[in-house]
Amino acid sequence: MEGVPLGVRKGAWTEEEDNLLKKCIETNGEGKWHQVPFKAGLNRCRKSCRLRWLNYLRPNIKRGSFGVDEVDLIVRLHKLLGNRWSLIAGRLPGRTANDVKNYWNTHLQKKLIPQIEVVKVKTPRMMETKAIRPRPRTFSKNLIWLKSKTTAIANIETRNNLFKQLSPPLSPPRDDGISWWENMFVDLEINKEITLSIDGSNEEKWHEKETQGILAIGDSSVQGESDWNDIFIDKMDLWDL
DNA sequence: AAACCATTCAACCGCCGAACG
DNA sequence: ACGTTCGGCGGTTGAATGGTT
Repeated sequence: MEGVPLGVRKGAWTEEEDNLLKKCIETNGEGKWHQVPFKAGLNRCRKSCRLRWLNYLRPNIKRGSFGVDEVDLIVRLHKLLGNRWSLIAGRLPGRTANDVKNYWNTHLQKKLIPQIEVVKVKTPRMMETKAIRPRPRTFSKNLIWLKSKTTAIANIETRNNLFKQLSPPLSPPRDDGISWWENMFVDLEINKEITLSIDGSNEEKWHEKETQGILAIGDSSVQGESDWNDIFIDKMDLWDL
């Protein structure tokens, strides 16, 4: 267990504490959280300081209720990623992981879980939703496509050829911000088909590969103000090597 | 007006992986 | 190789607030 120094203040932050923390980070920048309480003259633990800054004091934090498009995005991303709140929040400018998590727990979970239950009763196994659970944060050095460039390129070429055979040309992306995601889900299904037809691997294997491939990239940009555009551009670049 | 209940959300806790000595 | 420290994450808690009886 990580030791929290005795006598450290807990609970709600006062305006004075907020000002001290803000000043400290404005002068010293983010990071080095273990030094922040000392530098700011705060009787708080590093985690408390970090959390207060990230969830409340940081500039450009959007407060207030979530918009329809934001909610839509949360639902879609949650379907894809599961409870990866920091990743989901990275797609919502000005929203924090804590905000998204709270919103999900208070507003969406109640609404969506009953629907999911109904769907489960009605539909067979093939319709089940599987959230991709990435092994987060870093690339694995053992990833095949990092180990062997030639193998990866060969696989991609095979995929591209099969892709042409299997699928009609995709309709051009619309700019409404939603269909973009719909297309992505479609792509995942197509990729799944292709992968299965290439090596005959089972569903679990596919999820494992897809998860490591896509989401290791996603997680690599989580720190700070992550930009998900980069993630998916990276992903596309990968397949277009 | 008061008591009770439900909801919201800021903050804490424990765990994990990376970095470093 | 191992132990320690740090940053970061998701799950959970509980105080504050709002609504209902």
